[in-house]
Amino acid sequence: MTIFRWLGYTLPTTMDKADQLYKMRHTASHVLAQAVLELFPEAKLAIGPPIDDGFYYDFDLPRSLTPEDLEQIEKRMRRIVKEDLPLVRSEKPRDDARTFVDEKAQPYKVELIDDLPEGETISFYTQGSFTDLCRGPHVESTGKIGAFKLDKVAGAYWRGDEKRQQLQRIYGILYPTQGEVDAYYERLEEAKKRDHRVLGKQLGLFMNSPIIGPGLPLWLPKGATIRRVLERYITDLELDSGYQHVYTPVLAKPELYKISGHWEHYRESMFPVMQIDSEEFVLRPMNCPHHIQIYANDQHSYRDLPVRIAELATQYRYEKSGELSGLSRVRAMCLNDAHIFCTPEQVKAEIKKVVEMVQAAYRKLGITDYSYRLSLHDAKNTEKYVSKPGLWERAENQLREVFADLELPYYEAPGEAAFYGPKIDIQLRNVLGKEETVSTIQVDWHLPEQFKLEYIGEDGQVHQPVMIHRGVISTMERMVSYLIELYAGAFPVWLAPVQAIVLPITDRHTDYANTVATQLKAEGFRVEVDSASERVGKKVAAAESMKIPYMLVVGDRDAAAGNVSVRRRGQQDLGAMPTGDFIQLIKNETAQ
RNA sequence: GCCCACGUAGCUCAGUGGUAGAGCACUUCUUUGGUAAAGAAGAGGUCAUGGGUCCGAUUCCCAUCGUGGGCUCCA
Repeated sequence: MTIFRWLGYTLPTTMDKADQLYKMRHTASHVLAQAVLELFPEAKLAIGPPIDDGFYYDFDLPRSLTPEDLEQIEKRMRRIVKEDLPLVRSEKPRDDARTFVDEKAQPYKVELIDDLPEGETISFYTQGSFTDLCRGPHVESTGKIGAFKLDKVAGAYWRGDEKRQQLQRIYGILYPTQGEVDAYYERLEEAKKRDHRVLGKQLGLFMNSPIIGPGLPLWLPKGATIRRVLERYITDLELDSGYQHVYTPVLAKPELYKISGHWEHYRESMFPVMQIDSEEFVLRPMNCPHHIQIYANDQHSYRDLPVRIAELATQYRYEKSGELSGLSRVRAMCLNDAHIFCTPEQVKAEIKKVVEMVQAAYRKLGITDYSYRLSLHDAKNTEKYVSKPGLWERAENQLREVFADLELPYYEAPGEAAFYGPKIDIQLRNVLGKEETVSTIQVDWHLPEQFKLEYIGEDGQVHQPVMIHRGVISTMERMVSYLIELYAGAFPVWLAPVQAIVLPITDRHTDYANTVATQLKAEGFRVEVDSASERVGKKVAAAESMKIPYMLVVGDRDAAAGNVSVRRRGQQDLGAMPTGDFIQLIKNETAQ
């Protein structure tokens, strides 16, 4: 998996400890800690690992750091680098180690030592007057850490636990040479240009309004067009694959979620109860209970299974304000959702079909860079997960078998399951390198039991079906945000909000331009005419910046011959052709 | 939600303790020009909102709202 794949760069996400870059970054974090300690002698040190692109160190400090502090710290670091202090490793018995850090008034280090397993070697690294608890390895001296720049300060919880002390984390960027550090910032600038929030504004795809609320995006006509095209595509694919599409309301009584378990395990992600007369309602955070009601509306024979109920379903989740981001993390989202009700014997085959549907959809969408994650439960976390030990193992093993059968590479992620069952998550990285779950397939033995779902088996007895929850192209919000970045706004013709724009050369060609547009619209294409009294050069520039796939320049020559002069986005003039030929060309392109 | 930063015209951004500027976009006029931006004029801002300090605040302070980067969480 790479971060800046679209820009032609490859960066390691996991560095080898023996790696020189790992050592440089690790040593740099020690240099940072030394510098901070010199400027703030009362600083308490937490941890400071190397990461992609650089390093960080967490500190507990008496006051908030300012950007000016960062400059001072960086200056101090450069002095330490100049001094070229050798790093010396030493080992101490546990008691000595504990006393040592305790005397230095470093409570976080004491906690770290106390948590080290029995028998573990406890090592320290010393440079000049600074010594830090550390496993290593490091470069030989502080002069050998390469080129770096302190990047930013951020809050971070001690041990990643939001209930514990919040620390100040200083991030640094580090590469062997200054040129590579500069290149990092250039990549960041480039990535920003294809950030879906930037392009969403520039291309008029979506907006937010402060008086509507954060995390509640509005789809503008062009963005709505992309969404509609996707929705039609996936709906047709599902109808062809034996799914039945339904519509269900976004509200429900809390009772529904008390039965499902959302009330107990998912409530902090739900908007609070609204009360009217003597009744209570909540906005749904998921659609499964609604679809379950539809399944339960009829009696089912094993002959009917699997029943596949699908919906482009809007759901509402209360995400913490700081978690919201553009279109990729929102509070109102429309999920390409479906629930498959099947017999235990059918589960594996159904999951395979879903995986294949995901693969087909990704091929169509041009998504090639993704990985499979098997998201498992954490038996210790009873707050997050329903407690049904046998069912978890059964479902998790079924998913492992599917991976084995399909020979798909995957990795396991404990603690990432849904509260009711394990998931196959399909992970993508956005343009800034942030990993996101997009498609997901979940096996669920829990909800059928909670809602006492049944079917009549071949034996005439009542049996309980298994549920598969799945989102193939994810939420419209997240998928579109991803596609904007994947294509840098230059969508393939079938997805482009405007597929062609007709550019009359002078005002007297506007009528002919409208005729051409009408012909294309009659064939079902999305076409606009730029009838401004401007030069073609300017109209071409405008169309290019809106990333419209085809520009059709029309003047006297074209009008006389019934032609259009075709220009393809990002290319030069492709020459004139009869309008009918162009229609055939664009038809061929969108038919794939 | 927490930590830090930011919020100036429709957009991108300058700027200042003495009530504001550029480019693009917009409107009008001239131009009718064959593939990435013709010329001129004009209009457009309670400097996010609400308090406070000050003779005077867009500028300094506080709060609120929003945005961005982290943390936590997640489709």
